[in-house]
Amino acid sequence: MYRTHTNGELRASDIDKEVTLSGWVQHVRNKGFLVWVDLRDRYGITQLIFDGERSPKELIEKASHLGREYVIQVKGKVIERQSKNPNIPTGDIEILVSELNILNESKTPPFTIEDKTDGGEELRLKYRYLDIRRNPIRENLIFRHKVAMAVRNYLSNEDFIEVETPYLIKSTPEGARDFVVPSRMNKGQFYALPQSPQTFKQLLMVGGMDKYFQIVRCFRDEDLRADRQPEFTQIDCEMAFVEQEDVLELFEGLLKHLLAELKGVHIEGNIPRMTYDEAMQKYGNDKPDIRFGMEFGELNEVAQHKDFNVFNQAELVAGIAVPGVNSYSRKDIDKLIDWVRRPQVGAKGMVYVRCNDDGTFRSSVDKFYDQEDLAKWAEITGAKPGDLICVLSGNKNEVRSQLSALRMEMAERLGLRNPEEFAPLWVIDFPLLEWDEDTQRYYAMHHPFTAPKKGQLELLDTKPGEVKANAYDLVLNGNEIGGGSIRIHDTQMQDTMFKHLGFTPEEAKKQFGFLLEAFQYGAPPHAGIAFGMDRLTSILGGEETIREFIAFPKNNMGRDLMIDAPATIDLAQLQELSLKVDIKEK
RNA sequence: GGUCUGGUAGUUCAGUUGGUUAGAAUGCCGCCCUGUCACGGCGGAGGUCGCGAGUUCGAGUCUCGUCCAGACCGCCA
Repeated sequence: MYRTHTNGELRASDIDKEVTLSGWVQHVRNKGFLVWVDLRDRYGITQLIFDGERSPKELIEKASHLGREYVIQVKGKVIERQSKNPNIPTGDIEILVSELNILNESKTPPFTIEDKTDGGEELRLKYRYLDIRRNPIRENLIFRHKVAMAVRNYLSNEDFIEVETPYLIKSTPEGARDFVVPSRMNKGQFYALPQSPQTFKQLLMVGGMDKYFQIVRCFRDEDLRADRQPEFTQIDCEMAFVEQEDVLELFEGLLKHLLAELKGVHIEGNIPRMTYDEAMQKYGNDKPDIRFGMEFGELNEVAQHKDFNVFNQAELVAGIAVPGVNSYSRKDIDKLIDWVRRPQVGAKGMVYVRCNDDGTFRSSVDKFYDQEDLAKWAEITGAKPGDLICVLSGNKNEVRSQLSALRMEMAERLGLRNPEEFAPLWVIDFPLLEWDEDTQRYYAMHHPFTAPKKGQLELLDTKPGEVKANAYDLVLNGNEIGGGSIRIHDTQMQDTMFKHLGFTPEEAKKQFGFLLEAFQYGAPPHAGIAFGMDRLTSILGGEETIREFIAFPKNNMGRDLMIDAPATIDLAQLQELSLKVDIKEK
């Protein structure tokens, strides 16, 4: 038997017990006559003691030469410590060791296995198995397990059935780039890895599975970010015989359940709802962070028709009142203007108004606007004395996205994005279609199976960009954590949609014939939603990067630094797959 | 595809207008230490300054290229 107890288990009540413990050597403290070894496992740390008076000399010698991360087994007696350590649960006791077995030696690890490691990101990914020995990563993985368990419990209690869907499926041109997998038996043909089990879950509804969910890996061959991995996990759900209201209620219940179970946070009442149009107007963003204010004020009416041409020519003039920063010096503001002018933000400039503590205003455009004008600006943006109003102007969509970036930046600087505060929000009534400049056509904003809102079908022919969909996103602290829609369950409607998306009937049949066919056999009305589990877990866990919650993540080039993937394959493998590699040199 | 930041000891970093033998902390090794728990003290080893070319009497430092890493924009139905 390797162990009778874990290293987080023993207490003062266990004193005098003979125990066997196993684990990793965290640290050796050699005081000459006394040698202490911190023995670590998943459960905690227990201090071992080798004592000149009570232990044989050879044992002390052996103990003093243990290296970090050696795997050892010890037998000994639980004794009371002479000086206790209140910082750890096992701090009242130590083990007087009588037998020490080295189960495995270890090279000195390239970084310290401590909460605050000295290891950089790259090293930690390369030696991820060592990183996982650290408390923060281990706790994150355990936290993720708890999220998954809470999801399964909640949905299972609501009669949802977890069904597995295939990973080797068919490529579709819509949406993200597919990862493809060559087929050996079907030469020249490829599977695609699913971006989501979308069509399968709809087919499960046709199959009468009523309430389906799956915690499922999905794949998208797009560039990575701190919160985006090429393979990621979704909590994928679909229900039949439901309306939008049913879905929103059930899944806001899920979020509330998770917040209560995992964070002890209880959300009173319903999660607020906001239309897409309102979100764009007030926050310039379809996933607004509503933990703080700084809502946009549209200033066209009060700022135009003066002599300031920049504003007069703008489609939109909008500002936000940044609380409490009228103390920004000219230099601070110049820096902020540089910040909004960076290509990543892209504003051409910024007008500011200092709201003085005495109620007067001082702006960068005093030449064109008097105190009365500026007072109107303050009223519209909700600025109070002490605030700084930042105003951007230009193309409507650009101003909104720039001002949104500024709003987030200022919230970050002012510490308004408290990770322990949770502000969920439903964003509803998304547009059905989205215009793409590059290809000069409309694309489905959500996906091509999303149903338009009732009575809007006629608009499809005249003003397709204005058609609203029965689509909804669940937003948490400025992050889209889930999204879904009412699906089209009617073949004719689906045909109409494909037509507007520029699919010929032949293309539609080739891509989605199986679904269209299935819809002819009694498809029930259905709807669904999917949550990004990595992101949801990281937000609940209070961290920014989802990598911290993934056991073996990829770096931002999509590489696994530990196993060094992707990699080339043998010529024989290529030939078997009827593939030729042809890399074009620049 | 683009913008920005970085690459110096095992690790995290400092390194001035280009100028002697490239430093610190930590880790590692050795010795000392009877209550440590971020132990302490003394000593030691440890460097292709990412790689390549160029400018120069002289390059960690300047220039160009390249590779790697990170953040962001595009992209992500």
